[in-house]
Amino acid sequence: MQDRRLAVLGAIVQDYVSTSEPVGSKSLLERHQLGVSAATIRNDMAALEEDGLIVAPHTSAGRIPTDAGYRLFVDRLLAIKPMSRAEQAAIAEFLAGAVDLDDVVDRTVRLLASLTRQVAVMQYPSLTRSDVRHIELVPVGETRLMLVLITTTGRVEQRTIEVAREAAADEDLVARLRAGINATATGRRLGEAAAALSALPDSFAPGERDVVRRIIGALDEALIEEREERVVMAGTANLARRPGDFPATLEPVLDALEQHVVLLRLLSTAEGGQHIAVRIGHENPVTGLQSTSMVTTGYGTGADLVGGLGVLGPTRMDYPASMAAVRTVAAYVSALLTQ
Amino acid sequence: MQDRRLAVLGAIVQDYVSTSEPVGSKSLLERHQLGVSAATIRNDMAALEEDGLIVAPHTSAGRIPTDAGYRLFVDRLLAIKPMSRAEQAAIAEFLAGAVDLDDVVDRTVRLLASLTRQVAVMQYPSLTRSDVRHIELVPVGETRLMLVLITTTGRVEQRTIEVAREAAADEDLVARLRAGINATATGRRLGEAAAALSALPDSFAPGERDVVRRIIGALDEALIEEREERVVMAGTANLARRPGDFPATLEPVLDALEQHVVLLRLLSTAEGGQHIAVRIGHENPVTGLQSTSMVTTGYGTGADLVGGLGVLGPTRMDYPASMAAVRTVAAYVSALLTQ
DNA sequence: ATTGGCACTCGACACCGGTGAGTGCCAACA
DNA sequence: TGTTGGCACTCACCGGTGTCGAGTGCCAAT
Repeated sequence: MQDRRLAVLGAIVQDYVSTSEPVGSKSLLERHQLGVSAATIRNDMAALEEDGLIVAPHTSAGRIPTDAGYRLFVDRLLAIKPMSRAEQAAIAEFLAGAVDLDDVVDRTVRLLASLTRQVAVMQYPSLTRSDVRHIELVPVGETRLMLVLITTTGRVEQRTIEVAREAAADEDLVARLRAGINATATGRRLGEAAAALSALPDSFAPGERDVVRRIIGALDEALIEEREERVVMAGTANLARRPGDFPATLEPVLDALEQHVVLLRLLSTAEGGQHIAVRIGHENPVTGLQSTSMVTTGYGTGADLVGGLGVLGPTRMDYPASMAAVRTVAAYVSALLTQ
Repeated sequence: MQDRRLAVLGAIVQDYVSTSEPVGSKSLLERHQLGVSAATIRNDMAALEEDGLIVAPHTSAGRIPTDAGYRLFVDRLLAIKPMSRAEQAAIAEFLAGAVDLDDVVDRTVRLLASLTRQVAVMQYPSLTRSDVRHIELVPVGETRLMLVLITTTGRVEQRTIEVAREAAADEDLVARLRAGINATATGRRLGEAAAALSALPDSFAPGERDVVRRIIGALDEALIEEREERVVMAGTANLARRPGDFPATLEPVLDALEQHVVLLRLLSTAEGGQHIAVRIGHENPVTGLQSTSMVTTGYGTGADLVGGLGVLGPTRMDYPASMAAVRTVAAYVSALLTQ
């Protein structure tokens, strides 16, 4: 009995996702083999409405799922359909063509957007959770040093530092500094590297310490500053594809998507290995996104998660398909970055 | 006489831009001092319609400008209103806070979007039109060299190259290569640098030439490849602000905006120093953007143009204001990059 | 607990007539 | 020849009305 009610909810979600029309007892009967009559279904629907899982947009219309209805659907009766061999092969092939990290990220979001026909977002590998591969120090111009930071995930960050004329020209000092920094930082997690480097100035001659401190300071910024977290997006046109998807205007949605900080917060809470997080409608803390759902997960190198990726669409989305796509793509991206 | 017709066209454009409603002879009379009667205006409007400058969306409605009408308006009777001191100061201050090139670009588009309440786009300083400031060569891992290219506009591009184990470990070779490359390339336009570098392998020992050639090849790619042109955008939410602005759906517009290659082509034709290019509706070669207008111009360092920037909005946009904002912002960005 | 039946609700759609903004045309005038 | 007032006409918009039908809730029977 309770089982059948769940089945009815599932059928409603399915039909509503595919037709975008409120679904009534009769059409439900036609499209599914539920083995009972329309009246019974009506009773079940009344009960589901009582429980706040579905609502009728107006008196003489069918029902549509509420956020809570989708939530129950996702939690209790959703089986992520694995993607076909052919799809997996296509994904792998497309991603394998990437030439550098920028390209990986770019291809990933475009791929995810076209697979799900929704908005795809991906966080760049987080600096704070990457390891230092190499740090380079290059004099540019007469009074500037350029700091180039390369992580094991392939990210490259650079920063220019104003220094005294003598310091930039002092090749020996720069070389010693470069060697010192790399000896200390290479192979470490960026946060640790920043901490370890704070002791470095002491190993230099008193007259040099000032310059060294400034450079370490700039490096600290690059190593730990939140500002450098980046997010990339594709498929915003998909938001406008079905006009009825969003109440009146999609301005608030586009607005929220432009606030990269907000997106990052949403992505960074999408942690936990294989786990795929689903945030449905009002479960979303961001005002402009409360008519949307997000399906996100983490990706990383080996066992370490270094960032999040996912898709965003109307609450009426195909959750099983979205979750499958997100999971599969995340797995391939992780594999690619691990190499 | 012909003068008055132009004045009538101007008044129609102005009213339509501010009210978004077709404008009729009577309301025109109320809002402007044209010094003639409604009947006269009607005659003029009939003539303007004859000339294809305005159309009536339906029989008993006012007229709205056609693309050709806007074009005439922009060409013949538009005076770009200079921005106020206060606005200029605000622009300068906001841009001056940028810490690096990424930040400059980011701030510029956000500023332009909020000034004009439209979509702002900006091309990164074009690699092919920048000068080489420095090229660095860094061994990373055991079989890879990382190439870092720094331009006078502040762009930093990097690329990793797989090389033979011996080459990556041969510090002396790498150092000579670095010196050779910089001696040849520094200070030159990137295109010239690529050409000049092609002779470099000859100055190395025969056994080394192979590695050198590979590295020069990768550098060539970085120096001249179109792929590396980038474009940044902000304010897409502004497209959805006034629902009537776009026919039915703005999907094609968002779609076109995601095709960065397309945008780049549009921006790169926006050349000619102080000149501000306006592309109105169907003048636009891109299908999805034929219900929009673009106002673009170039920016650069000193006399050299290195990229384009501009805004995009509905054909019914405030051209004088947009052009003023684009011109002013471009000037400040150029000044900033020239330092 | 399930089912068939039935009365009821109410949005969607079509139709209708009044209203008014706006037009085109014309005859008169400077 | 260009300008003006007048006038008849058009037609989108708006509110009201009526019909249709999908969908519901309830009830009595099984």
